[in-house]
Amino acid sequence: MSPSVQTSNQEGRRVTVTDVARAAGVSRSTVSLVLRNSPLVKRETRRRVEEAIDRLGYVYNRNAANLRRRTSDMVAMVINDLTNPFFAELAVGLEEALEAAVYVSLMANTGEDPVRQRRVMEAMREHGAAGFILCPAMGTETRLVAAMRDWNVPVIQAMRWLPGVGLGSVVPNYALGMRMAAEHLLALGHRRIAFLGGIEGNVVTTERVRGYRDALDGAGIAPDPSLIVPAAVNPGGGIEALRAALALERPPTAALCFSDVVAFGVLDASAAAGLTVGRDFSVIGFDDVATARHTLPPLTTVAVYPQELGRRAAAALLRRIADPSEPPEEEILAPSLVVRGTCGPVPKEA
Amino acid sequence: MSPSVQTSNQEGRRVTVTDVARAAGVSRSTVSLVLRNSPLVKRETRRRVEEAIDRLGYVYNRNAANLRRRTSDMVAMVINDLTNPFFAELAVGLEEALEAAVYVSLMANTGEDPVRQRRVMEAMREHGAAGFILCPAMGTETRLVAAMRDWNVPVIQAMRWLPGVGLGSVVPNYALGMRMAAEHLLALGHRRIAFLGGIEGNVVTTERVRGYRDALDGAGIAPDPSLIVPAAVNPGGGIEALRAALALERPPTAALCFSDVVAFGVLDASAAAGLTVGRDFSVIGFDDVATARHTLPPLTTVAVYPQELGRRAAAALLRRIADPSEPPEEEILAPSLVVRGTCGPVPKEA
DNA sequence: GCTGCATATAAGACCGATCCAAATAACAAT
DNA sequence: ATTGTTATTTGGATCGGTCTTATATGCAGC
Repeated sequence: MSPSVQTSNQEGRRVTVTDVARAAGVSRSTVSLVLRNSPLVKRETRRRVEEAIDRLGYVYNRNAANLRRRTSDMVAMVINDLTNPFFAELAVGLEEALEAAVYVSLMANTGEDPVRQRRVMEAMREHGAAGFILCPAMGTETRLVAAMRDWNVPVIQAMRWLPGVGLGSVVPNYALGMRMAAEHLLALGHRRIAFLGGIEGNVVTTERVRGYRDALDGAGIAPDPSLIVPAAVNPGGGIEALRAALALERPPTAALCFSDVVAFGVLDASAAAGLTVGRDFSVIGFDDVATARHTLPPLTTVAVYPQELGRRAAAALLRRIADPSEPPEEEILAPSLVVRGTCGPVPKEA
Repeated sequence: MSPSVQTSNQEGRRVTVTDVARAAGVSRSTVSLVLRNSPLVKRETRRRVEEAIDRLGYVYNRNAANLRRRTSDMVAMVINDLTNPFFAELAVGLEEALEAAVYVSLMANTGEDPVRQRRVMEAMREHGAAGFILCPAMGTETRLVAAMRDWNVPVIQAMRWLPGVGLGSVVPNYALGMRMAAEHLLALGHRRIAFLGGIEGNVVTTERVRGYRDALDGAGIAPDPSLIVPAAVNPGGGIEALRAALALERPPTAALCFSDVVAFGVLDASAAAGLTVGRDFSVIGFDDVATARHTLPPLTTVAVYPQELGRRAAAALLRRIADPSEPPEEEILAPSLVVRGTCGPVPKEA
């Protein structure tokens, strides 16, 4: 870029195609053709126009172009909680795929607030977003879905979803993941397995608990409701939940945690209770966040690859944008169990 | 929202002010006035227009309005690495403040890639972003700054900055933070203090090392270059760095870590080396990420409040947008030392 | 009834691009 | 030179709003 670029014409206004046209001695139409790399323009003319563009420091106005073309190259990402590394990774995957497809991302963090969620979605709609990636806030009313359908714009739900819906979605198979984790513990001989953390009523919790129940069921073990201890999804919740579980008449020998962050609390609380994790007590997390491999001992957990999921969700949205008539897809990605050091066989005398 | 909203007129096109005007029996101008809540329109007329808006399911087109008004309500956030919770929190603070000010956020994650950074910034510029929040990728050429100045659009650098620059910035006082941490160790009697992790040449590393050196200087301790061990900014880097430091002829009794994630590795490696952290060896992190309070023992660290910093950066940008003639500000926020359990007095025989 | 002055609404250009149809240039063939 | 064809270029309407400048209406005062 030369040091003498202008960026605004003599009247102090933005440089436009008209200015470029005048400078290059051609019409606006020709400049427009050059901008879009049309093969129609003669080589010499293109050169002159490009020279003028450089000299004047012209900047293409995508909004104006989108207005005229009735198109949009903006996608809306509505994320419940970027503070959670898990969703941050999702966002990274999304943005990466969108950027690669030459879309620009409008991003909003709702902080699990449905009111704010509604507000930002409306703003993004008014900006003409070509589609939405939605990670719905807890407590989102199902009315929103109906509204979205009226909006007549492609939506893909990622990671989470609103119950009973026809919008597209790309989500992990939470139930399967938890079942795999539970089966791992069952194979090690555990029979009293607790489920710690998660918020009752929440879809994701429901799914994970379902996987846990299915596994016990498959092993012919009668479910014990007292072993399911809902708690806040953070280390504090894990600490509380483990205390509650250990206080039971017949305490568990292993715990499936709603998520890794809950597991972190469970690890701390286990140590505090004098239990050596991996020997006296077994723990499995969920998510496989970056720090999971650095706990002591390293956390056995279920990986769901949020970044990859983000890329897939973006791809699904782009497909819907390209062809809105296709029915929405529901993509369910298989998780995998990552065995590290927090599980062991049932202790002899327990 | 009624179940019979249209969102597109009879020709299948977007509903516009013209459609609303026709339906309400008024002119486009009047509809426009209603949309902007002008006191000029008569109560009864406003009612009729609003009724038509509802009935037709009209959606305001902010891009068209911005085009005509030569304004923009979009702000560009260019973040180096959202995968890092520290920067994710920054993004959350930024977005929150921008949303509150009725701006919409264009977001891009550069993944520390200057080429991608350049590309997304150009795209955002073409979209007419009113301003930029930049968290520059490592290896950003200083030429970018010169270019940004030519772009003639407000920029605030957050958390990181390019050396020797006149763009605005809102950053933590890294040097002060590290000095406070070092002085804490000095007060506990430590004399051989290592600085672990960080990448040489990087501004942030330079600043943190400077704070460390200043503290030693103030205590009259001659610097020992072998105690400064650069390493990757992740737990693995911490593990390596601590091993290297402990292998020295006269090993340190305490370590300042470039960041919390480095400290996590250092904690693991300490335990592996048979050292009880807080008694045999002292460790201090930097950043105060959410998990810092859940290590064993809980990590003493320096808090820089990224979310609050994000809000301040957004505020600074909005001020510049409101009045671009004001010279750019350089805001430097004071960090604070959070004392938890990883530091103790110098062990007797060391 | 007429003037004066608000109050309320409307007409038409305009923001910065693209689209379409039509005009012109270039060049070969007659 | 004339015509036909193809290769380039252009004028002017248009996207969906807002702006500026009129115009219509209402009502007080004379």
